[in-house]
Formats: sequence, structure tokens, C-alpha cells
Amino acid sequence: MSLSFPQRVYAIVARVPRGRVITYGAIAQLLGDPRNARQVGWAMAATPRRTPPIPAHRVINARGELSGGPSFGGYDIQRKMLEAEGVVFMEDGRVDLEHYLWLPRSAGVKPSGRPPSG
DNA sequence: CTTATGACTATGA
DNA sequence: TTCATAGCCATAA
Repeated sequence: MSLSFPQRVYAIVARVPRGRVITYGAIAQLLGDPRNARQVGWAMAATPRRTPPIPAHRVINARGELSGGPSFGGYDIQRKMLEAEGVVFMEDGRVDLEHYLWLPRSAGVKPSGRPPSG
């Protein structure tokens, strides 16, 4: 059975440890469709209001900026959440992805998913 | 089917 | 560096 797109997104976001962040593009890339970065955001916004164990506040854009989605109540809320986990922000108010961007162990290797156009 | 929107990303000025 | 534009694709009307 194939999991839905958002389902797979949650699976990755749930793997992001504390004190780390991940970008939409990275998630989409891990799913095999880097173009679906936008759909990743859509999936996050579609998170059930049951407030599942999905650390959506650790998902930011490729520029290290927060999204301030309704799931947090505002930009400051998301920032406080990350700071509470140990994430330090730069003067510009952005996160240094070079230091906080998290990737799974198998990052860079996708043995299965989307085969080449063969 | 078309049109409009969006928790995005890459490129050009 | 910031600002504007193009490309992308799923969802909603």
C-alpha cells in the first residue's frame, strides 16, 4: 500500500530530532520529487488539528526563514519553539541551515522510489 | 475542462 | 545583499 504524499511528509518531519530543522525542498527531495517542495508545505498546512507528534515548527524554507504558519500562532511562536529546543537564530532572524539543517542517515542515497526514465 | 491560490525554489537584475 | 519574475504541481472552485 502506498502512503499518501502528506503521510510520507509527516514520516520525515517526525524523524527530525530536537535542535535541528529541515527544509521543504529537502523533504521533497527525500521523497524523490524536489519539485513538490510546495506540496510539502501544503501537506504541513493540512496537518490534522489533533496536534499530532509532528514537529512542524522544525520545517522551514531553504532560506532558513520560518513560515509562521497557523499551527504555531505566529512567527514568534515558531521561533520560541525552536529556541526552546536549542536552535540559535542569526542576527537576521534566520537559522543557519549549514549548522542546523538535519538530514536522515541515508541522505543522498535513494535505492528505490522513482526509477530513471528507462 | 479552466482559473486561482499557495508553510516553495531557482534564476536574473 | 534584497526585490522581482518564472517554474513547479496539488488542491479548491
